[in-house]
Amino acid sequence: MKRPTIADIARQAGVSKGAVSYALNGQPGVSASTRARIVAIAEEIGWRPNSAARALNGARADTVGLALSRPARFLGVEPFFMELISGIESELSARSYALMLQVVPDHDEEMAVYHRWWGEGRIDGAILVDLHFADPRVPVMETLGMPVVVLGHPAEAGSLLPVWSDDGLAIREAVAYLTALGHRRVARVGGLPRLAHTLLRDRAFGAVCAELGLSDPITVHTDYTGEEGARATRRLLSMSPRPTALIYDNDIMAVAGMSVAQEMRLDVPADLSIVAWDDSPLSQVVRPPLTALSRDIAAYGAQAARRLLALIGGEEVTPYEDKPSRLTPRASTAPPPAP
Amino acid sequence: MKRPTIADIARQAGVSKGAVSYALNGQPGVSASTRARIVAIAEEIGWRPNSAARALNGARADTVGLALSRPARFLGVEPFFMELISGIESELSARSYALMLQVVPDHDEEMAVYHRWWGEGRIDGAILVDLHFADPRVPVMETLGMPVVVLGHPAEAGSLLPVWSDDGLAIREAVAYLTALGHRRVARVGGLPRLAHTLLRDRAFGAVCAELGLSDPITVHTDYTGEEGARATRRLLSMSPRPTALIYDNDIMAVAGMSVAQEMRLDVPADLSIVAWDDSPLSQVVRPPLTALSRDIAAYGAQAARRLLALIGGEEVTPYEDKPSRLTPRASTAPPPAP
DNA sequence: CATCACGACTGAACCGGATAAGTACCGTGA
DNA sequence: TCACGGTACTTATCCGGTTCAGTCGTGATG
Repeated sequence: MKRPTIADIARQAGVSKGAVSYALNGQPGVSASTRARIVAIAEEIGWRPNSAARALNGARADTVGLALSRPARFLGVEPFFMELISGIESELSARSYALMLQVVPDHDEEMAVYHRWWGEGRIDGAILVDLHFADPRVPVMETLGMPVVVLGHPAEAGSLLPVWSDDGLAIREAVAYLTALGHRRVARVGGLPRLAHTLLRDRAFGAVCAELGLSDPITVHTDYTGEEGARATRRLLSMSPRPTALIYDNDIMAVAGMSVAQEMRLDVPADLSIVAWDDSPLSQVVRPPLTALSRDIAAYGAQAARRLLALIGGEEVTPYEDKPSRLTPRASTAPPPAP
Repeated sequence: MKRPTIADIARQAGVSKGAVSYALNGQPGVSASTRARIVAIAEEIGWRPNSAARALNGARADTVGLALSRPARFLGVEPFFMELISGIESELSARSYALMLQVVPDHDEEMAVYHRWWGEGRIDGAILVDLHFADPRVPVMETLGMPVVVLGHPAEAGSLLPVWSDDGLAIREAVAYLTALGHRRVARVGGLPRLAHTLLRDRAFGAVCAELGLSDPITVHTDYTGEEGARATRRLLSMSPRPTALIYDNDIMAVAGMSVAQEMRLDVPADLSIVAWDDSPLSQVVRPPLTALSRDIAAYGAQAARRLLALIGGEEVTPYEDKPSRLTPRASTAPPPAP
């Protein structure tokens, strides 16, 4: 019950292994009739090229790697990742590329996994996510010499190819909008503070609040889960004077936060305005629907995948700046209550 | 800048390729001192075994395949999949197995992908999801001779290893609970009708309604998205007399449905009770929190992965029946309005 | 008619490891 | 002192493809 090999085909067709290889790969060097005969035999006995043997000759693995340093259970919790992966997949599957996925506990393990996959010839490239400031993974990946796309700011990407969007503009838009509505006390529920984009958002938030003359802007950091979003909201709403508007770094926390507000007998949007970053179906489905900073995460992932494939193909590739999230006003924002 | 091979190590150490191979694999046949020297050199020049070369000698790929016949963008929409994948991942990553993921348009393509991966020696086994009745994929997988775990009812799994749970019991519990509250008109918003588990739920729903003497039970089928869930809800709530309770096949639709009810000026739970299947953080976060049929999807995925790994390891493996979803009553269910 | 070009194919090396079979060397016991 | 057994290797072969350098026969050309 062994798998058929080109040697089997060669024997049946009465030609050499080399001829079979040429025939099956569309290379010149075999007559049309012989080629047809070989192809027919291959078809009949159900032959498939052994990728290991191919890879041994330096072929592509037709696979892209994604190792995530997050607890495995967070995968299902964070809509961002799922959307990102589905966007990456949509691009990869169109080109018959597969995605190698592994969840690892930390950065060291992540590097070890990439090192192994690359060293073993299992992947042709990788996508680096959750970029930190002075991320130690960047120099490691650089020395590997593997094609890598980084989701994050170019300043932190080293010589790797960055794919990013300017979160500063988005947060500026959100704060300006809230200010125009009359809000003076705006607070932010941010994500993991060690991630570069969290800090970039923090800074931009601080800057725009200062510009617009808002009272000291507060940012609370969380791990993106609903639970921490709820806890952060409770803390912020217990302050005095309490903020009249909250901006959340993802929609899960925004929904959880709104729930807390309602539990505290605050009306959204009459007593409290809420803005969510990332606009999933969830944001539109809750009552009231959430004003959101929308972006097409799947398209973002698809762009990253497309650039990685180009990089793997040896093309010249330029950094890609996605358009910033745009504000989609819905019913969760309104002028603040009269003082 | 070539990758180092055992030949390089052999040259540096002044021994043969064979000796290096023995040394690095912990095989007897080399002295402790030579082994130490070889290992040190391997370490120093950053050698990694080329998996292609290893695979050529019949080694494991340490990878499990998952091809999904769904539009790629649905991945991010359906929390079930993300949770399932995160559960599978948690088990795989503990054993340093990777997951090969590819989204494909249809079953033919799915089979082609598995055929290729298996034929090419890229995966050691696979997990089959979204089982249909008389699923054509089952016989195909059987002839492949690859270790496969099927998420679905044993009756439909053929000789493949089933991992399943009894949805009938769960729906029975939900309907009994609603009946005890006083509901007589209960409708169901189900998933894709071609999936085996949808039909099993349909049947169980019909059976239990008949037993409890409820008026003709209606089931509407959808594609699991919030949009279709909303549309189905609109249709059901426009009927006369209108149902007093709705059971949804996932939480996304339940939330969307509740939103529709509120839009139609119906109070949940005073005018309409809502039960969701699958209990994500989402269910707890909306107002009112949803009564749900909870199950631990991640644990389910982990079980499937564990059995698959055992199967790959050549162990005797028995089918696994997960415990049924249990009803978690929350504020979205109450006695029906007085007639 | 000798030469040449070309198409069609063969044979063998090669990729990077695993492994069976063979060999050199050492110490040991009879 | 010599056969014996074991250790510590080496050599050669294999896995399943790809690819390069030839070989052979045919028809065209000068």
